Amino acid sequence: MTVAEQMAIIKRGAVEILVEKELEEKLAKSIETGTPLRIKAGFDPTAPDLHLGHTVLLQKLRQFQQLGHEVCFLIGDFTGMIGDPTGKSETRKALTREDVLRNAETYKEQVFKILDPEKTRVVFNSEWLSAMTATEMIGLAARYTVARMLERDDFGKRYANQMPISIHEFLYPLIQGYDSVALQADVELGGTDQKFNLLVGRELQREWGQRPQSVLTMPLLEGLDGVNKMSKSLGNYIGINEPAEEIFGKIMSISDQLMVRYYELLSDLSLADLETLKQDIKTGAVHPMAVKKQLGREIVARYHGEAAAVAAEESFVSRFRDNQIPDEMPEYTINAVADLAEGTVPLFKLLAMTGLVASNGEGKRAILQGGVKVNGEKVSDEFLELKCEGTYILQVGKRRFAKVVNVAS
RNA sequence: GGAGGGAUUCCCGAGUGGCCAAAGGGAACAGACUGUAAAUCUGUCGUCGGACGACUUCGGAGGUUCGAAUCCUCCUCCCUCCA
Repeated sequence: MTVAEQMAIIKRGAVEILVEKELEEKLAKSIETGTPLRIKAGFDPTAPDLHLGHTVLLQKLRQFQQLGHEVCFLIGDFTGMIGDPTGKSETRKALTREDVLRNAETYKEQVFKILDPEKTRVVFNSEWLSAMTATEMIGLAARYTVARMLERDDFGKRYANQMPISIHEFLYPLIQGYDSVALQADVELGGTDQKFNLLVGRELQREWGQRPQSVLTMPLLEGLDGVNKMSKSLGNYIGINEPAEEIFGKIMSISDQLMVRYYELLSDLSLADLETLKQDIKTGAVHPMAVKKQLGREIVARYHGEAAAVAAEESFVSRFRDNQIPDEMPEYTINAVADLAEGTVPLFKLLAMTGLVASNGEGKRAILQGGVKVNGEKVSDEFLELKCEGTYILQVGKRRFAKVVNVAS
């Protein structure tokens, strides 16, 4: 593949490539010598649950692999054990060696749903960082100045606003940059929030007499709310290990605007096809919902296979368009004698017992608001008593279901 | 080492002795409208078996008071400034 062809693939979805010309030169040389480029991307070992936000970067890495390059999947175990400078200054509990290794395993399991294991080198930065002496560490720190550190946007702002910045936060970009030196990376990928750190890598490599890595930044994927970046702590994420129906449902719940964004960052659809799709939505040639379903299928298929994707869509349609009760739901068994003194049980209590609502009071409120159905029938009496016999299908809102089986013994 | 500011219910944030289960906003949840869209509107949003009432909550532990998120003492943690 020619340099131009490779560049076209590489550039898709990327926010910035620094410096483009350098990357082209590297690609040319790679073709000429038959040596793959070494692509680096670092990951924090603290959060082993990958979500679609992570996959934006991973898919870009995969594209590099498909172009024949070598990916260095760096697990920042050393840095993870220290804590990272998110600015939130929430002290993270230190991870033990065992934690890190276990997380790394979970990582691999998920990452290789996207990356090609054959072309991936998994490395831990503790490998070279643990061996560093204090002298070397200070030597590293001496290569950078405070003024340059303050160029980083969040540092600068915090400093200006008299917010605290810990010293180790300054060390963080240096260490990350040093990783690039240790790996002799040709290219490093990261989210746009990583730009500064990635550039420090360039500086340090130059200091160590290496050719500075090219830097490619990818956009941060917005979460389900469409505002904040996708993150586990905000709860606005779609995990790649979630059940097919869950992923499909979550995708269907995003706004049309966000859907376009997800297409751009997550879909394998060619740019030309995507453009057509956008036009068709605009002119009304296709229904936005149909387009969204297509996206849902594509994503579900990626992690669960084609069959699961089709099934997820069918289940979704029957559940929400046709208002069918889902086939599978959590089941609870109530022992009439042990759990309930009387022959009946108040519905609100049953709701709380099954975990559909958090408390009895919330159960009553939900009933009062018309959000509760028993066996498909809407309930309006908040003090409704149910007999302890047979089976009940309970529903709160549109998506929470539970089946209660009474055991009268 | 010195001086000052702060810790409130999921988050932000009001509240300086009773009218405080605690304003307002956000998030969340339910309903209407829909395409489970989004936006909008309405309602709910500490717990307790029934709208009374009781209990728990305002960093922690004590205390003052008929009564404390509010006052006092000690403690913990965070921040800022000066050096």
